[in-house]
Amino acid sequence: MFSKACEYAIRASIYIARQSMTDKRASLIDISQEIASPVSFTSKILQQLVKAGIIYSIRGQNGGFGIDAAARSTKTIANIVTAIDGDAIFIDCGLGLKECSSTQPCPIHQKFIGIRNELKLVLDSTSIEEVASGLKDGETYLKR
Amino acid sequence: MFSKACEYAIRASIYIARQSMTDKRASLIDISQEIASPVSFTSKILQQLVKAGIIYSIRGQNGGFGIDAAARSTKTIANIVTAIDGDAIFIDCGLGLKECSSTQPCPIHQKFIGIRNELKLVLDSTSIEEVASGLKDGETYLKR
DNA sequence: ATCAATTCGGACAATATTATCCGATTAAAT
DNA sequence: ATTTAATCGGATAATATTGTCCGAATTGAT
Ligand code: SF4
Ligand code: SF4
Repeated sequence: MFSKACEYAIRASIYIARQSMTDKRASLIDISQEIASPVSFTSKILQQLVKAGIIYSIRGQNGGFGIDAAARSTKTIANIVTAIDGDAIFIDCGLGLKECSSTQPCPIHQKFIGIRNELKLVLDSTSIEEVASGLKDGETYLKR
Repeated sequence: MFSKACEYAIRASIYIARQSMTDKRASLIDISQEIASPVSFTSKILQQLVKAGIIYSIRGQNGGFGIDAAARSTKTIANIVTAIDGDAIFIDCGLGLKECSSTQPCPIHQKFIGIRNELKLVLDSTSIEEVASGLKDGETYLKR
């Protein structure tokens, strides 16, 4: 459904949020350890998230990554997905047919659009904080 | 959502079905022309569909591909997806988190499982024939 | 029997995605 | 100032996906 990069981005964001909630900063090493992802690749992805304004980074000693309280509650899983994978999954026809023409749609168009919209709705309405605080003692859930 | 190969497979199956419904056989050249896909790549995909028992092929002059009436009505879009992409999309957690544990699920588990199940339901309950016959004069819908 | 039209199968090539490496930069601690 | 711990950014490599090529096999038509 999502790219590997996007999955790492989601997992990393959740871990970083959990750390930030207790004012701890997350280092790249910690993050890739906790979410079971390749270190250098994760680095690139975190940079993208920083550029997208979803997380922040601080360089130098005692640096690391964090998500401030505002971003935790306003940024959603959908924001992460869009930042990494773009919005194709929210827009493209799943069947790979020609772009949706609502004037003469294919037979399963209504069902399909329904699923796509529901997916968007769920990801749009799920803040990073919501997922992070719901995962009580479950860091292991962030691994594969 | 699906791989390119899978999208071609779906489009090709629909076109072949439409041809078979009027007892015409579809050649590789015709198919890739009609669904706007690379010829040789499409060839590989059609071979997979043949092996999966979704379409049949006949070699030699006046050969080509077809889908018999039984397969048209019993084989579903889900069958095509599974044949080409496997069933990861029906099974894996979309967030890329650890495999779903219903004992201690993540906060959005219920919503997510709902979407996944609905997707499976739709694709499972949509026969190739249903889509093919719904696309009346819309071959162009099979292109990109 | 030969030819032409077709699928099949294997090897190969191009591209995209995933992943690694390393020097540059930044900032705190000593 | 120097050292140390960290992110940043660019080049490179490995792998997966997508796409091409071509000869072999099959079948119908001449
Ligand atoms: S009409 Fe059918 S093929 Fe087109 S976007 Fe909608 S579901 Fe996809
Ligand atoms: S519990 Fe959450 S993370 Fe796990 S499979 Fe369900 S939706 Fe995905």
